[in-house]
Amino acid sequence: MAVTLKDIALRVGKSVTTVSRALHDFDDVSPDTKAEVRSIAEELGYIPNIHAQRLQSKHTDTIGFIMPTFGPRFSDPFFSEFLTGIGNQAAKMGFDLLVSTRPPGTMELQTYEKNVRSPRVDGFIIVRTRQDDQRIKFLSQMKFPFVAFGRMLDHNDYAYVDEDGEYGMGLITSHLTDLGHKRIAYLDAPGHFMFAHYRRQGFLDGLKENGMEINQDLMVTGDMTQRAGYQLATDLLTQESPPTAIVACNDLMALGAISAAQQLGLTVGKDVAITGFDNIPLAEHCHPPLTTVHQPIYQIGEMVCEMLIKQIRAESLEQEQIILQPSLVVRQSTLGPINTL
Amino acid sequence: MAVTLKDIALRVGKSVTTVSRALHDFDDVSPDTKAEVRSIAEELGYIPNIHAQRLQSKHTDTIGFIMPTFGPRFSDPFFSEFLTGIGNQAAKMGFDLLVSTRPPGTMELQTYEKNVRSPRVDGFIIVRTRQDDQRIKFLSQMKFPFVAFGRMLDHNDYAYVDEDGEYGMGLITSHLTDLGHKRIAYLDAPGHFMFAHYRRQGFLDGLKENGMEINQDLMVTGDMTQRAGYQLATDLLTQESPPTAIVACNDLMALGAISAAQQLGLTVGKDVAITGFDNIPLAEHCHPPLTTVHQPIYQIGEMVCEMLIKQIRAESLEQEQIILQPSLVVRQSTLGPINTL
DNA sequence: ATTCTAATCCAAAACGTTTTGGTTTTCAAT
DNA sequence: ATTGAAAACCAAAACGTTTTGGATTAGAAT
Repeated sequence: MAVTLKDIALRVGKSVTTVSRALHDFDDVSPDTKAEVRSIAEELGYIPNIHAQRLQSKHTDTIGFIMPTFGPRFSDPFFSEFLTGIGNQAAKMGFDLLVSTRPPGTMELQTYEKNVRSPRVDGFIIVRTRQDDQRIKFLSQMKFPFVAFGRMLDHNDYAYVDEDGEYGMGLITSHLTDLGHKRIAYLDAPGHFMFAHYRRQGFLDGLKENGMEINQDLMVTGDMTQRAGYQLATDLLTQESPPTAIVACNDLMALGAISAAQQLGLTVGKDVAITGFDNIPLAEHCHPPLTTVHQPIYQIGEMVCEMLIKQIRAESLEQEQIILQPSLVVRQSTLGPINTL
Repeated sequence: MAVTLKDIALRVGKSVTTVSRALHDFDDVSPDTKAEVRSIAEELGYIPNIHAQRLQSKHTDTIGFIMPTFGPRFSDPFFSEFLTGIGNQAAKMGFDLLVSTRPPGTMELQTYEKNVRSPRVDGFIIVRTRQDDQRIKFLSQMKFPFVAFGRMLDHNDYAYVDEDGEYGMGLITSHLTDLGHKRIAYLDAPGHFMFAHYRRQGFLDGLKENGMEINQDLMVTGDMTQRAGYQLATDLLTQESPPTAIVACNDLMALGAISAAQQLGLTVGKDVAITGFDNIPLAEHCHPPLTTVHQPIYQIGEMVCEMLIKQIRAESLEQEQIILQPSLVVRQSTLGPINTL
């Protein structure tokens, strides 16, 4: 069926060794032979058998990405953009990308283990770090290469890229207090997500710095979906003394909150200010456009992938740990009346 | 390093052959030996070397999915949901999923070729079929297994799942004409996408059936993003005699159109009706909620994946070609005034 | 003529598995 | 005692590549 080194060797009248070395441009093969081998390889349409190569060479030139998915109806713009970043960078550097989808938990960890031991991939990209992150613990302990998007509190001797969520949420808080908001609600994500931890911290610190009290009744938690944002915001806005601003810890929940406010007849930006975090593409073209904090998700995907591949190739990384300063994007969801066109 | 069959064989005092056959439950190994081999394999933490297996067995137990991405800032809820469907089903059936990201074009086709010839995967899932689809032509010609989400016009002797876009768009058109709309605009996707073809056809036929003229000025084309929907709808709604309804061929453009209408001070559902197609999760929780056509994207991902794996395993498919009837989801973007709470 | 060096080349081993084509052993039937 | 069949086992080949550790040849230097 497929063309092998042997076929080429037969045609050229040289050994398999020589053919292999010719194709790899070793210098103990004469220029003439190299040329001939290459032309015949081309002619026969030779493509190396990747499993033979991998069996021999002990590495897979593949990186693994296990997407933590929740429920079947899983849809998060974050992931398609991040995946595109990883995928393009991997291709650029000659690596394959093996993707699995697993809800966080035991099965997820087993998948890591199987892929490490097989060995199916050379390294992993980990996303949305968690408190007491089993994935990171496992891979660290196995000394298996990985790069994470996200820090951890206790255990930080690994390569990562992260955004400074504390700082970003500080920008949001200052922006809102500058506008005079006193009652600010917060749509939190489940506590075990590190990103939620930092963002929440930034919010709380921001309030304190601006001399405001923290009102526990206005701190609520959802599962990061638009649906959750809608639900939580509805509850908040229908209580007797509703907040004048709602800070969501991600854009999706913020979009849900916008719908909820509008459903209640409120004008977002005037009657209530709403902010997000991430700056997903949807944030710009919703109505009103969403004030949020920009995270370069695609670039982070590229960076993380590049760092991982360099680590696999045992090249030194200039920077093992990168924290990006996000920037505030002010749009109409926190400005004056918008129906003035 | 890693535990091999040889290690187990040494421990058990049997040959590598016997160990291999014991682990595969062949019946020419005694029950006692099987038990012993298994317990020692367990004890040593044996995991087969996947490359040796694949080199030997000639199949990869991996399916390929090459995501057609546009630009870096690529974000489409369709893909995260579809990918989750494929990923979960593949895992359930013991297959790996190799994902690449490529903008449609030459590089994309080369990626297919390389993966076929390496051979890196056992089959492909193809998504968003196109007129004169090079991917399908190539794989058909190579007799390489694949299943597509989408039909083609000319060449239809392959396995696919598709939604009946014509029918779905017919539902939309009837719904709008029932509501009395006379000037209906259409936000089309680029003509080479088959799904765009069927949906457009459904729209045009629907108009005709309801005795309406087709106004070419109201047919405009965008790149399926929210941004495009926003732009196109703004243009449409600011012309001297604007449409009373805008039909978008996908939800993302519809969401953009909603923003555009609202930016212009219009109340969507009252001043202008807007519809989408896909029923992405965002459609339910935007404001106003979007009238659209439901496509079970996650399930289609699962189905397509299962069909592909069955095809690879040379099991017979009950149905090689499946066309799903979508259903209309009427929400407030095509109803009366909504700010009435 | 001999030795040395550099330029080419290659047989065989190795990677870890599965499969092929057996062999050996045991025991019942003749 | 001999035959046959069934049960249990295994050496070697095969998959296609890379690497190891040389071998061969030609030409230059002695």
